[in-house]
Amino acid sequence: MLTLPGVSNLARPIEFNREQAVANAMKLFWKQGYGATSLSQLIKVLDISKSSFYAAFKDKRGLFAEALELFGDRTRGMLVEIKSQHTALDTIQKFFESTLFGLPQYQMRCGCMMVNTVLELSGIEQGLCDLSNAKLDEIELVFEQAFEEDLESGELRSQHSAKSIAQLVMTINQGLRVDSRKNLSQKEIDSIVNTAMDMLRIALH
Amino acid sequence: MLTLPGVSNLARPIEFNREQAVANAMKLFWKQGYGATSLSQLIKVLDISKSSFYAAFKDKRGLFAEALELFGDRTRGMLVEIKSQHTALDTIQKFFESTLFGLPQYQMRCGCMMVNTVLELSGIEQGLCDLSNAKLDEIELVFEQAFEEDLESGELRSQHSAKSIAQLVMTINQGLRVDSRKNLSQKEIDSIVNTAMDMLRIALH
DNA sequence: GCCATTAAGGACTGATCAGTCCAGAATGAT
DNA sequence: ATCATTCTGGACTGATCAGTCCTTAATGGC
Repeated sequence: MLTLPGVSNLARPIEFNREQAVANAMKLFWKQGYGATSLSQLIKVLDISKSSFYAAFKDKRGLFAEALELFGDRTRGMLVEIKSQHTALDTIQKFFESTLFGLPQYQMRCGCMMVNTVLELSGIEQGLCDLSNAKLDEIELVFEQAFEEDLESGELRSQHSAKSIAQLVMTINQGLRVDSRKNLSQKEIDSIVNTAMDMLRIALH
Repeated sequence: MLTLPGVSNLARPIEFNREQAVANAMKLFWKQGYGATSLSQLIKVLDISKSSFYAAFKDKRGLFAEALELFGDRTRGMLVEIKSQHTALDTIQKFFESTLFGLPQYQMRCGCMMVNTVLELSGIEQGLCDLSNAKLDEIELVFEQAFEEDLESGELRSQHSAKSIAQLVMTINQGLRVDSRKNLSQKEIDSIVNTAMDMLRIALH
């Protein structure tokens, strides 16, 4: 009978919590990026040994990919949850507010891990970039569905397609992630969000 | 009599073209970022020796700072030139188009060096980030002046201040720089620019 | 107690990094 | 021809990097 890793009934059990480890790695990668995060920092934060690290995640790139997936899934989950309770435009606003202001202080100015990754690694590590792009597309799709519904119900009107509007919202979203890493005060960022939402509301009736 | 560097009248003259060297470094840093660009790549592109490099620029950080200034100044120059011939909204559109599409192929998907720098180095190399922020503020100020003029002349109307509108435009601008490093086709990016300009035109009468 | 499995820790490799330093060649005004 | 200056190229340092490997200890069902 084959013994799968971690499933054997005759061995020292795996001690560290894989999910927690990936979540901790995510926070570090999110703040510092791929290149600026060293293995020694990682094994310190994950609180496992170098050997266990390579056994569990193959290599640094593998862990980054998992962390990126987790970040994308969490972000998308948050967005879907908000969308289930609000109109398209309110969903956007709530999403902006909760991702920009509703975070613990220490990860308030980290932007978006996927956006950060695209900028850091495009042309350098295409695989991780493609993964980021795919995750960003998942987010965009939720926006598109929200607008699709509100355009059909007549809640919103526009000469542009739901997809076009969603693409613009994603662009504004990405711009806000840059803002969040700039020297702006929270008040200024909030003001930009408000201006953007005003424009969208006017432009979409 | 003091002999200033490069001014001495009794020595082998400085051979390499400093301006050209900084311009070449700028292109490399623009594409690859700070961390991913090594000294050996730099001296290859600048076509000078390691010794001359350190004599001329002090260190990698010094050259990056100069390259960043050059990028910011060129970008601002381009924007000011456009603004002298167009209304605020047309200035925005022309600026987007020329910076996104009016470049040689090899630097078409590099985004904006200042935006890239803010995302890569915030929290890691604050000095270079502050420089990027300052340069971005210079761009934003030109936008603000353009809107200020058009709001005063009645060409545009809005309940928002010129500064607020300029901040939003900067946010959209930053978002577009991210788009330009994503897997989007030129056509898609063009479509986003058009949607954004439509929204702005509607929202500003 | 036995033993398969997984853990930890550290030594180690080979590469690359930024930056220093020096010796020797080129330059050109005097 | 002299000589201050600037050039080049390469040797060198010391650090850090990701990743491999090996020994030893811990675990727990049998």
